[in-house]
Amino acid sequence: MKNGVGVAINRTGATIVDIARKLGVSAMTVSRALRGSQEVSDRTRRRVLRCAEELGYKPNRWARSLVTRQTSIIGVVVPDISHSFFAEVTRGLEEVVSRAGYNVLLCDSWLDVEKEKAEIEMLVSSMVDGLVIASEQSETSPQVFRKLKDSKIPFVLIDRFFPKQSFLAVVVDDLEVGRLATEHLVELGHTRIAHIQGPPISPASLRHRAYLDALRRHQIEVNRQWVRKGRFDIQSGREAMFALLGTKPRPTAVFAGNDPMGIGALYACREAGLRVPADISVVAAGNIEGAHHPNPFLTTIDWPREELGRAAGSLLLASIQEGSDQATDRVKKFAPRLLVRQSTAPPSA
Amino acid sequence: MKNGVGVAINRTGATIVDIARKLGVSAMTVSRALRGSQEVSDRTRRRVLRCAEELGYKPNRWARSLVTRQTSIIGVVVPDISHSFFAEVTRGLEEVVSRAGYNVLLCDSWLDVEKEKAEIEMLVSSMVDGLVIASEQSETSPQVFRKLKDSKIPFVLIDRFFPKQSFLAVVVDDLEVGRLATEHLVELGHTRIAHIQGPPISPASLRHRAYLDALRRHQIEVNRQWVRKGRFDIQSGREAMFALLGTKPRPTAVFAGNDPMGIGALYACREAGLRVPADISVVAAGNIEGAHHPNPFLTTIDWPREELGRAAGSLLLASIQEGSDQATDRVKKFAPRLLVRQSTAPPSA
DNA sequence: CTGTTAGCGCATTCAC
DNA sequence: GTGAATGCGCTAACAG
Repeated sequence: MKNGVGVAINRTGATIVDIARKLGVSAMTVSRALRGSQEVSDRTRRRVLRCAEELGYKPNRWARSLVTRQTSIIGVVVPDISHSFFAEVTRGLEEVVSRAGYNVLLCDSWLDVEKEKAEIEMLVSSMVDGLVIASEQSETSPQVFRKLKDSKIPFVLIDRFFPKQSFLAVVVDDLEVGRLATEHLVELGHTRIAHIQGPPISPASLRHRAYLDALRRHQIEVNRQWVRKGRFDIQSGREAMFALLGTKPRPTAVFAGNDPMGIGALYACREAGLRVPADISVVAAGNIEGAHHPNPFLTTIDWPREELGRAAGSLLLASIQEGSDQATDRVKKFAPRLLVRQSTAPPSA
Repeated sequence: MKNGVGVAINRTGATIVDIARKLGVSAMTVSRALRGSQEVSDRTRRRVLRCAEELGYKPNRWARSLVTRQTSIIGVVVPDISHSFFAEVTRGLEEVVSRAGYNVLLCDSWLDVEKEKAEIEMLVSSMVDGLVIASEQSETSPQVFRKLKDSKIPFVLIDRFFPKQSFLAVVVDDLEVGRLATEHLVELGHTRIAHIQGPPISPASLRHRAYLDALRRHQIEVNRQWVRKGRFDIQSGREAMFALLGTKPRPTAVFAGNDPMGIGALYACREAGLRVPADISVVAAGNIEGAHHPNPFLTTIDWPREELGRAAGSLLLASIQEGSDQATDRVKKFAPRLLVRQSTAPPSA
């Protein structure tokens, strides 16, 4: 009963109409003033702002979205937010887009391509202004993204490269990752070098390809038995390592496609009674934060993560501002670096 | 020109009106059919569903929100999504709420209480259906949440306890955390036990209190010099440890309030030329995934994280369904457990 | 500089 | 079972 000007009760909050009535102006004027339009006199604007303050007015962003067709929301889809890589990327992304007035609607696909598709659809029909996706779709299945591109909603792929497609993307130079890891082992003097390969997404494939290239470049035997497939998790790394330990001759060094698989490999070695790096060397990739990091501390390849997220945010914002057509197709690639720790050494024999 | 029934061009997508016109029924009937209302004949419903499919109709959730006053969005505020604890909690949370048809709007406060306040306000004015918050507000400053409670928007606090308040919350039993850590050192035979305390949020305070309680219970000297304050990060843990190493006599064991500070403490020991655990023992809390985990591998206290997130989600959903008034004030508390690894041992002397 | 008209897409309320 | 009228809160387009 404080304000006797007829502000309706039982309302969620004050609206521009409430302010307009109280001030005896039109709703349109209030709307303009609130958005800082130049078409309003300073005096009116001040009155409006003051009244809004008093009434505790908060704009209803969804009502606004309904007419402007913009939501100020960025949809983000990751396979696993609890994986430190995606968590850090998301943080960098959130930093950049929130600074620009956008919010992040986060979806975790749990590595499930179908769930991922559903989430992308949901985000599109939620009219997000842009999308950032780390996809689990096989690199040979760019259909989802071709369709998405048709929808004209700007989107940026993270850590994924689709051959022959021109999507906006922010990636790590995975050929360099594979090269660094493999050549590190070569330089230590290894010649029996195995590889635990990841699932059919570009980081795994490119690292594998670089592994093969590096061996060939150094005229080292490529033994098919020494390439095993994993799923980028600890368990599959462990299994792959056991398989590798069963080959004859046995490799003296292993390049695991990512850190979890590298950790799994270390576990397998320990269980098999082998010392790392005395008996066998292991290098991985990702420099993930791993509580399960066993001893020895894993030699790995590192690359920036928050920085990668920020780059994705910037690229997306640029694409949104340019308008959906302009958006020059671009891929931003980050360089990895080798982190030599304790799981690699020259071959013993 | 495929459909000659006058579907407007230049539209974002088909609307219920489009479907209605095409079928010669009212928009209302379409709306009902789409939502599976029982008040529509089977035949009509089928026709509507089929037509919606053909037109690629997607409901506009914001238009719906405008009238239902529900958004199907859960706002989440964390101090640092790249911290594995919050990342894992968020994952568990997302799992539960997404299954119930909600989406997560994620905000990272970067440990900044002002940014946090702004984000909460933003989420409230975005009419989220509920909030989950891991706050950096000092435990003596529950004002933000008292206000939030007045707003009748259901919210759940994570990993934070505000004395004398009755907010919904999901927490770790931090007194038990402190007890486990301290008694582990006591049982190893230590009597000169130091503590590196965290910032003024409940996990830090409760662990500190439990540390004091445990010492008193075992009639061990409480030396004020042996309690130092940190900020829950590596750097402050390192500094605090240096300070502790400068005291005389020097403690033989340290309980670091969380893992980053514990890791910082290990760094300090190494830099000071001390061996852990031979010269000094370190126990921490959190079992974080830490790439920077130095050797020796940190003995710490562990607790469930995704599970904690799921509990927060369930609690929030229940609160949303009960209606804002009913919401019984409840706190769900999880038990921690000790993980003995390599950074603790009996005192050498 | 300000106001009027119209409508974004949907659901509530009440008729029939 | 179905429909018409009405409004959620806001802004675009145009008129003054």
